[in-house]
Amino acid sequence: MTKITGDQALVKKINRSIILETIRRHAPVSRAKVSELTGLNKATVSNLVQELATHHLLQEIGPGESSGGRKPQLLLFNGQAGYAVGVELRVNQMTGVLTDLEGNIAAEADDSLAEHDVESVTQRMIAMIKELMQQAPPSPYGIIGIGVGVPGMVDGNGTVLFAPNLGWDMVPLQQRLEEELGLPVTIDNEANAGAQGELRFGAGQDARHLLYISAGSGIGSGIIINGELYKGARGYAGESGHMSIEADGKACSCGNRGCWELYASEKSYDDKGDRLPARRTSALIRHAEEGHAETIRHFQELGRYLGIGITNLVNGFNPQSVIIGGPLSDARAWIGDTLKQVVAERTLPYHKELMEIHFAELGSRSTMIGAAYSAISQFLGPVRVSVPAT
Amino acid sequence: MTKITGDQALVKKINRSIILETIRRHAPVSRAKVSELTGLNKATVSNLVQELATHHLLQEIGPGESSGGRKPQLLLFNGQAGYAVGVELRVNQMTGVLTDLEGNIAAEADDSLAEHDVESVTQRMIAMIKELMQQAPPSPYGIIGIGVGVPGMVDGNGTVLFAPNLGWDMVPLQQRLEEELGLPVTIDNEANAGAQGELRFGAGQDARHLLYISAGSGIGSGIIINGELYKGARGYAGESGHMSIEADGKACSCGNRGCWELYASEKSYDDKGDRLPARRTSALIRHAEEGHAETIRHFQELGRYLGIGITNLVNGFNPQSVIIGGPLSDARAWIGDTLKQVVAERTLPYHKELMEIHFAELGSRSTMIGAAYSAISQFLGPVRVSVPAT
DNA sequence: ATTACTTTGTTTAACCAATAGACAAAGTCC
DNA sequence: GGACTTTGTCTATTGGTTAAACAAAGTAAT
Repeated sequence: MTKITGDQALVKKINRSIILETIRRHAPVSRAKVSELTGLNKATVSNLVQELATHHLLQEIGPGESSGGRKPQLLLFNGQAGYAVGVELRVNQMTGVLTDLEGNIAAEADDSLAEHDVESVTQRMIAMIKELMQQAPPSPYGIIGIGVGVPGMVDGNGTVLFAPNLGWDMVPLQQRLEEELGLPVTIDNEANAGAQGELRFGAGQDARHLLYISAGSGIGSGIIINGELYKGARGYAGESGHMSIEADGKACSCGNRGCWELYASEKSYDDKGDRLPARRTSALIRHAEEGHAETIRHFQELGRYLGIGITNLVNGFNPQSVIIGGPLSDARAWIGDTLKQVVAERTLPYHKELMEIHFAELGSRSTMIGAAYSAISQFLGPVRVSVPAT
Repeated sequence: MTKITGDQALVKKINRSIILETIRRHAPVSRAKVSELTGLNKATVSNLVQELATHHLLQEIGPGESSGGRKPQLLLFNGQAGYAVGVELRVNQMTGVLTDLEGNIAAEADDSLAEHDVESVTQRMIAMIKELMQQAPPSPYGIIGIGVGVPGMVDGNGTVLFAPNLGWDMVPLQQRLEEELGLPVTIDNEANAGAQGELRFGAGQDARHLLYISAGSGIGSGIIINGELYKGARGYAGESGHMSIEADGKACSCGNRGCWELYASEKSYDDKGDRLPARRTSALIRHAEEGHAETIRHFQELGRYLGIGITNLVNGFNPQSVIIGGPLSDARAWIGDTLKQVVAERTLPYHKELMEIHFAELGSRSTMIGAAYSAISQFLGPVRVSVPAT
């Protein structure tokens, strides 16, 4: 825990952050308007804007319409002041993006993975990152950092503690990548990264409290509280896939019984033996589109179980909105209705009114973009101040 | 949302809060030590200490032991600068305490409730509060506020939205009490208040992320994140009792099925028909003490279900510690072992290492004291600043 | 065109909290 | 008694925000 006290540097940091954020959200906007929106003095805004502009984080794009007086000089956040790389590591595949500071994708790359040994995966990841870095347009800051989303639990030092699907155990990925690349690296759980992606650039931009459910080969969740990712005491909050929804149900490899993800993720395909015509979600979606009854029935059942688990989380968390991402969100047409109906039926009355359920807006890119945002966030250095009641 | 910007007043507020908190935690302590602990300059500490002392919030209690130089002047938080009233409203009973600013109990009161109509309960509550207020010793600030914990959902304005066991619906309790008493009033869910009580004055004083489970006629939970109560988007987070642990289990009055509290609260007694010798926890504990086999077996089963639900919450939240309170915590001798064993078996491997399960230290007073703390907290005006990574 | 009024953004002087460092006070230890 | 430590205060400085004056650049009506 950093020892943090109040001094003028902190004040400046806070105000700079407020101004940058205000301009990002209301762009294009004048200094006068920023002053009005934030409550900061005009002089303060002018000073900090100038400072931010000399650091290339803001741009003046010329005069706007007059409202009966001098024309305003409009300001824009300079999203192209630097670029970040975001990588998502999956079981069979690795995908990456190069984004600007506003999450716009400038380049993409992917690579299939046959083997999962730490060394070869790390090598290929480094190669992919370098490839993406080379595609960055010239900019004042260049590559400002790298974010990686992995399917497993990650501690505060960016060490992958446990990634069952990769067979990884205690892999100091952040340290390794930082040594090789000489840039700041952040490692996050895949669902946590996805939550950040949707929060900042996707379906959750207005939410302070958000729940992101990543449904795929398992289920993970990313919890956003007060606009910030909640990681828990040791960094591994969000393992909601191992919430038991059948107290004495099927045994799970985790040691628990009746885990949610046994019923509401791709793991549910295993129980159906040969009754399902395929084992991969993409293939099953095609069968569903062709009207295969058993497949459609299975998706509905899966949607029902998803709804049961989401209900549990909603009753506990009272989030503003729930966003469903991950590979299974591609089957939204087949699971969405049942899911929403189950949540509506089972959730406590008061939640119904003001809670929204969405599917991921960034689609399969939520995690990559969210991972990139972790790097951006570190670079821009957000500051949050809360004064609970006055 | 308050428009908050950085200025010198904020800086001062932050530092004053830091100093007060430091002295509260390390008392008795010298100015020099506070400076060292907080990183603030000695002069800053001296100035703010003087200001706080003239406001009667600090006291100098004379010199301490020298460590090879001038003797330190030891400082104490003046817990008797004011008093707060905390009330817990239960189904059959209403209890209240008068506490000083450190949560020490100065007076207690209770009243049994036969009827639950809003008017008579409110009247009796006001009478009890006034009675407690009169017992407050003379102090610089007198009664600084009143906190109430209720068995139901509460919104941000202190309106009781829904309290099934009281038959209450949309009762603007805070408004009513403030009008009658002319003092700041905070209304909280019973579990939320309990969580705050244990966090500040009980078993959770070192935790930043804490989960409080209140098990009684139902199950509620209070979630502490980053040292602050998390209330959710609309103020009713923590309804974990209605987490389904049997997807197609018993129907619950809430509309859901297989709700945790049907299996792990006093509601579980109803299923046992005549096999249990009593219907009240206090009576059952006596029977268990006398060796009644069926009762003991039931408590074990209840403990097992408690463990199953706690496992779910722990996997999702990754709290530092879990505290179990409410009437059922009196049966800790009969449910504790099973509970802890179930959690150890079913929780994800990494949680086991660093998570603690405790029973409430304040016993049946957690909620009252926590409610009082809500008032104290408002009075002292805590400020939290976070700078996520530098 | 001229004048009055608006709006935007900058400049100036004042303010104020934290700070470093000097210093005074009060102690220890040899 | 002298050298050294520790505690707490005092003083001058720093560096941020701010209010208010001001300059710049526009509109609108006469």
